[in-house]
Amino acid sequence: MNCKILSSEEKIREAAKSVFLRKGFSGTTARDIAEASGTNIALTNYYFRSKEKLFGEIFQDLFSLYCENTIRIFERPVSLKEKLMEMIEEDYRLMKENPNLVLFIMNEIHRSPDYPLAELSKMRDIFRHKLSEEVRKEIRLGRIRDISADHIMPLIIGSLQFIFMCKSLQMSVLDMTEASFGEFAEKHKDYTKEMVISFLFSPAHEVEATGKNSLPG
Amino acid sequence: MNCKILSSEEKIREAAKSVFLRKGFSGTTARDIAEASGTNIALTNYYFRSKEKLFGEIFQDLFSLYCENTIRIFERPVSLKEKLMEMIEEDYRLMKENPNLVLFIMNEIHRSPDYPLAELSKMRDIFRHKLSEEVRKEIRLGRIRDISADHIMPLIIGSLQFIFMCKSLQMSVLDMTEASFGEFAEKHKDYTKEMVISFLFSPAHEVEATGKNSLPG
DNA sequence: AATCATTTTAAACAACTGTTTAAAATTCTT
DNA sequence: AAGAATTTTAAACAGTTGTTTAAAATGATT
Repeated sequence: MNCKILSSEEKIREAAKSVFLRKGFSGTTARDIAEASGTNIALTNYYFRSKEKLFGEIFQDLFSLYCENTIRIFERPVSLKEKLMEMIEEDYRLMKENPNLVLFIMNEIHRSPDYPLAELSKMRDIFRHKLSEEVRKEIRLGRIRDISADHIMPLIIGSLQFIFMCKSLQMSVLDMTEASFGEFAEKHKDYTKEMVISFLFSPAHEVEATGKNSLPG
Repeated sequence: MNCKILSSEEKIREAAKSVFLRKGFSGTTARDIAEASGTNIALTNYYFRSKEKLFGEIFQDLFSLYCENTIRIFERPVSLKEKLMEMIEEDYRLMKENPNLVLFIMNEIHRSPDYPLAELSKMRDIFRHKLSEEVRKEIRLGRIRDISADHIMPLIIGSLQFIFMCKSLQMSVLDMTEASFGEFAEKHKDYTKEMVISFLFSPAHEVEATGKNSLPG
């Protein structure tokens, strides 16, 4: 596929990325990486000093990949609705290519929550300010139901990312092959879009907007 | 809280459950369990023969716990709508009490997908037959939008279970405390219920039901 | 109280972990 | 082609891993 001549450093990095994604940090041994890269154990530490350092680089990259869509899309000057729909499409494409990216990331952040990640501040800014402001404006204009901005992203990407995190169980319970899971995921993406539209943008909310918020608490 | 006199076997099992839930199988050492239980390493193997056997028992229990709600609720003779709403409520309660149950289970099933689990066949039956039949009936009666049964559960529980799987990241990005995450989760549960109702049960689908299915593919 | 089985412990075990060493092979520079 | 710098390797390192051993402590039975 790609250029076939890779430096040892690149071979190790790619192999490590693949193994870490599959088995996580604590499930992966230095020898796993050496074997997968076709090199030996010492070379890993020659280039990356330690397993932890190598993991750190890769985790950074993969977290960037995870945030990429969000950051790019929310910088574009299009309507909120377009942004959300594009988020779903792009998120779907990302997970199709990296089926266990989300499970891996959530796991590792759970394992060490204080890991310093470059994109965190940018993500914070998007969620706490940009998106929040945009949502308030749309609500004011009556184009969207009354909803706290914090809940929008989980509602939108949650249901889609969820089926990839549950992929193994899902496939087992519904007797799926890789192919049929692929079809399932694409359909689910479309359902998710429909659901989000019907919930957030359906004119039904305008009725409620005149009365009280229908949420308890 | 509970009765304070536990046998060593119970102390070890409870400690192991707690540590496994937090750090997963490969992140947990026999010495972690010994320390957490206030006993020593040899006693773990005296009662459970091996780390893997101990983990097996606990994983079975926790997977049962995860399936419990679904199995119980889908045996009740109430309407589909009531079942789905109760699913969300019960699922929320379960995750409130075991915040990293889902992440743990998905992880371990991902690590060894062929693990023999007692509830799998029951879950298969529910999803592939009972729920499927019920959904078809509701669609025929025009009480629910036209949707494949396989997608209903992920749509319903996905968005809620998702925020617990992403808890660490969520808390970090939105600068949450445990308390504010709790509030957030409860609100999200309510949003999820609203969204599901508006998507599945809103009378809007009756318009579409006369025409073609709006889903591409 | 003596004998038994059961439970607990400290210490050791071999296998595996991440890492380092020092020598060999290779590439680059002159 | 000779020498220097870089890359690769095999072997070993100390520390940790899951597991076992064998002796001690405890409890039950007679």
